[in-house]
Amino acid sequence: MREDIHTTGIPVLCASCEARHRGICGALGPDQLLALSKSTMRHKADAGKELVSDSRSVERFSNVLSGVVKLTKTLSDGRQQIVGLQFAPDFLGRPFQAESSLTAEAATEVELCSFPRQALERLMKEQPDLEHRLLEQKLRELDQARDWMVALGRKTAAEKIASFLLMIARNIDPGAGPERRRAAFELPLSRAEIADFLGLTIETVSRQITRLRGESVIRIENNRHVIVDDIGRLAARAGD
Amino acid sequence: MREDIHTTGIPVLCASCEARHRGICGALGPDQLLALSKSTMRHKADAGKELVSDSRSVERFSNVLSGVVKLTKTLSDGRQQIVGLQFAPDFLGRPFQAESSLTAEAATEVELCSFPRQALERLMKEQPDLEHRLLEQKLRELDQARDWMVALGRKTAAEKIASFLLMIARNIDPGAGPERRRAAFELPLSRAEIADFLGLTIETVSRQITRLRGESVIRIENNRHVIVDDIGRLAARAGD
DNA sequence: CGATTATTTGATTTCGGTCAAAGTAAGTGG
DNA sequence: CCACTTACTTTGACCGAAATCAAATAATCG
Repeated sequence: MREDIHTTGIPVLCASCEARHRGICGALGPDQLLALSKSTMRHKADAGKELVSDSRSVERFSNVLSGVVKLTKTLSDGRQQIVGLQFAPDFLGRPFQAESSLTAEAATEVELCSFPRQALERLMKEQPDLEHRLLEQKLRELDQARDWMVALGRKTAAEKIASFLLMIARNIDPGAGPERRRAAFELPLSRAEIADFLGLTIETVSRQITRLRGESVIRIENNRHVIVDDIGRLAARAGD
Repeated sequence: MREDIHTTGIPVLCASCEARHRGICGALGPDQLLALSKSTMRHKADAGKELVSDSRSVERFSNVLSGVVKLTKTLSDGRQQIVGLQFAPDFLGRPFQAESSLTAEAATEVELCSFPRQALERLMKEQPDLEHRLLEQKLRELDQARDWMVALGRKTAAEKIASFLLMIARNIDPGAGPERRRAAFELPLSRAEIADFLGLTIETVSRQITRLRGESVIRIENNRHVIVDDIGRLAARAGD
């Protein structure tokens, strides 16, 4: 009984896994999970670890179980742009041949559950719902990418920073309901990385954060810990 | 025999259709094409015609048969950003509920082949390869969106214009093989639209185009017709 | 605790934006 | 066919937001 998702017969590792609830593994039945889990590897990576190299073809895909992964593109002269951030339980990987290359790197300490590309492709054939979930994940990534295109092309530095903090708050703060007044979280990116995400320089990022702090829209402790007392006030500065 | 794509038993409209060769309809057999063609509408739209409204939920999807469609996002104060351009035989539509809204508009005169959302969703269930094609289309759009994020965030105005002309040349100029020396095409966008695509102003777009013309990297006739004598020279200015 | 790295702050420059005007093209109706 | 309107594009002068250059301060780590 594929449709019936219980914990009976499910691999121990999968039992409490986010990817089985909101991620792509939700498409799989106990027997399929069991089959997949045979070629599955769960592992941690430290912040900064390169997960998917630009050049090398990728032979393993992953689910992000915790932490944040950044997807980066680099121009020949070294200019960088972060083109996506992935949070649990996102799927990490580009099935079929990509027409543009990118690097995936752990932005924070990251927990991954990885499996061979072949295993996924085999399962997709026998369980079309898996491909469906993958499509939905990629559609979500596309929506996000387009939202950031607006920020990159048309928002001011101040608006970019506000939008960024808002996005992080919504993704990281556990159980971030649609409308909640307060939020507090650990920034997953350094100032340099935020700059690479927003198409700014480190200095501009720093100045704008200082400005938000000066207007007490946010409070910051230890450089990385951000507290937003009134999300609405932050959202009002995001520009959309 | 689904795999065997002949013209026998195929609806007349589909027989010579690009979407059946490189688009999503390639996943369908004669019987399925016939079924789909019953609820299919082929129609033209003039440049400027709004195809998919921001607010209204979309009840029809389309294949682009000719022309160029632009996907736009607008901030509350009117600032606009074009987040995608679609050429034949791209699929136009966002299956399943979108988490971000956008407007689709004919950039040039456009020919579409549209069908009800329901018809597509029904067919996807009986023919998983259709969903597979859709996934591949959306992955391509995602790759493109990310390429433009790099341009928007990290390229100079001059590089943005060069990248844009290059992208148009590759998509519009019929039979644009990977490496060809010359290219000539009609710009599908006005200066204002190019500005909205590249996150620039009309004036900057105009000045950069003038500059490229001054350095005879491109020639322009009648404001819209562009001739590139040496694509390599243009590519050298794109920055990647 | 010293060394290294990350962040903030300040002074100055610059690229692209804004404002303004002139040049061009494309209709439209007399 | 031509004046006239309207919309689009180019060009110029000037301005300003963010970049660059430079230094100080704070955090992190062995």
